[in-house]
Amino acid sequence: MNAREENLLKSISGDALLDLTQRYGQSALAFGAGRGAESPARCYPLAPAAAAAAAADFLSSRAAKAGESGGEHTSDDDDGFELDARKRSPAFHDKPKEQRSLRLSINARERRRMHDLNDALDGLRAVIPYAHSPSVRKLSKIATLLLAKNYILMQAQALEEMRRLVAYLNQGQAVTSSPVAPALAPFGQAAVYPFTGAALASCAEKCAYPGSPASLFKHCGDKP
DNA sequence: TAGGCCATCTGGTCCT
DNA sequence: AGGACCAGATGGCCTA
Repeated sequence: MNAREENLLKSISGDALLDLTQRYGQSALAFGAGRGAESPARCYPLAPAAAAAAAADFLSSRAAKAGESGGEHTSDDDDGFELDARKRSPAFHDKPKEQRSLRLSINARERRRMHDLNDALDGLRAVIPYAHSPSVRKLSKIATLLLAKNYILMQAQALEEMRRLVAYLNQGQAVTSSPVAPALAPFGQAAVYPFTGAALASCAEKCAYPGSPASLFKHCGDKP
């Protein structure tokens, strides 16, 4: 585990940290980071309705914001306000006024796009388990994404294990209600109830695909 | 002071 | 054509 991961772990709240470390050991955070942009949904189909609701939330808030600012135009590009003129290219002032105003408009649009992205990341930070307190530094963007990914994978596995448990209990009920049923093996025996702690890893193996951005791997010890 | 993180600018590409 | 998306460059701020 590198220093960055240690810092990240420090910022994670007790229960979540316990869960991460107990379930997946020291490489819990690295686990998700060590793979590329695989699609967990293929292995862990989560509630599509919830995902759709979240997306709808985002789109409606975005539409509302567009409405507030009068749609496309904001004060930034209306008057050519320069947020960071230090970063203007030297050629900027050589261009005709029409091109300059077009450039400013594009800049403003890009700025809004990035703000939307940051808003979405804030929303993500708000729902993943780590210490939300003024004394704790906000999760970085990459840490937010990696932690969120691991959190989703853990939730999916918990759901799967819950399903197995329910199936097991239902099976037990059916068997014990029969007068000629053989005695059930004790709960937890692999032959009867194969809890699959390694299932997550194997799923990630199946889901992973080559060509992952190298930037993701610098945050974990599980380099390709 | 170096390194990490971030916001912004910019030009290119893709899509509608 | 215009907008969305992307990646590289740049400069500022903060922390170890």
